[in-house]
Amino acid sequence: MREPLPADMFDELCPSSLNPIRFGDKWAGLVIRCLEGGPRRFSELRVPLSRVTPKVLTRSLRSLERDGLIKRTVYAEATPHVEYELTPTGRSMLEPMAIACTWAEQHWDEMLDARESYDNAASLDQAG
Amino acid sequence: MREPLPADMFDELCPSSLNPIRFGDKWAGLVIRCLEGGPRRFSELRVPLSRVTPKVLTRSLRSLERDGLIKRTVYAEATPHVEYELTPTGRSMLEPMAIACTWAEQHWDEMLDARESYDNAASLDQAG
DNA sequence: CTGTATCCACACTGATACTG
DNA sequence: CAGTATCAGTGTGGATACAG
Repeated sequence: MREPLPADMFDELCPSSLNPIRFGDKWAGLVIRCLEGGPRRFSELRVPLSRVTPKVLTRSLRSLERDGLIKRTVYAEATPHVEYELTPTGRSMLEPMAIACTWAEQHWDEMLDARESYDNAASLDQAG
Repeated sequence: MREPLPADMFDELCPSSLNPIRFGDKWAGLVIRCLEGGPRRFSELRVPLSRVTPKVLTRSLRSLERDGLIKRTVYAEATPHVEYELTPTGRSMLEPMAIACTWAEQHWDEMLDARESYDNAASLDQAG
């Protein structure tokens, strides 16, 4: 046990952008979950993502589109609108993400407690 | 199908820092995987994480310690050293992370392809 | 050995206002 | 309706040097 860690352990596997537990930008996870139930229009996404400004939401959507995780379709009709939907690749991400969500929900409380303890200890260090 | 998305869908579940697929900072995932095999010293971690400056690695380690995912132990001996190891909470994260890693490995190529297509299309738009 | 200090660059986010 | 433009704040990461 405790063999040395190879220096190139993650060189190929993990370019800096491929930390798999740190996928996408701040809102990517929520965007994907919002599209879980089927195609959504931009204005529909803005409801659950009301804290996200349109500029930021647009960028997040474009980034996911760029990576082939969602498909953007423009309907140039009398009342023009745009629909976003998960691609098969994007849909394949739902399961690992749900697992990560479950983990986060189960451990969120203890992480908050740990933070509080850590911060309190730091305060005491400063004081004393 | 296609019911409206509730506006408060993620208010409680996902404060901005609790996007579960975007855990920790840039290097958190790799740090955790480096600790999978047991306790490691700071200098040992620096080998596989050679691209990370000590300042950034320290910050990442402190952040994980703050959240109770790793434990930091100082040995104040003749040759002082520090060991980091996963807590039970930290270890519980290995499985969801491994699943996310598997997904990323399986879909990394197609995501790169999608990016290339997307960028090429954008270039053509500019040109023509 | 295990970090800190300093300076810098830039990406990300956000608020507000505006447009085809 | 579906975005863009602009400006600004902040954090996050990186290079380099230094310290207990």
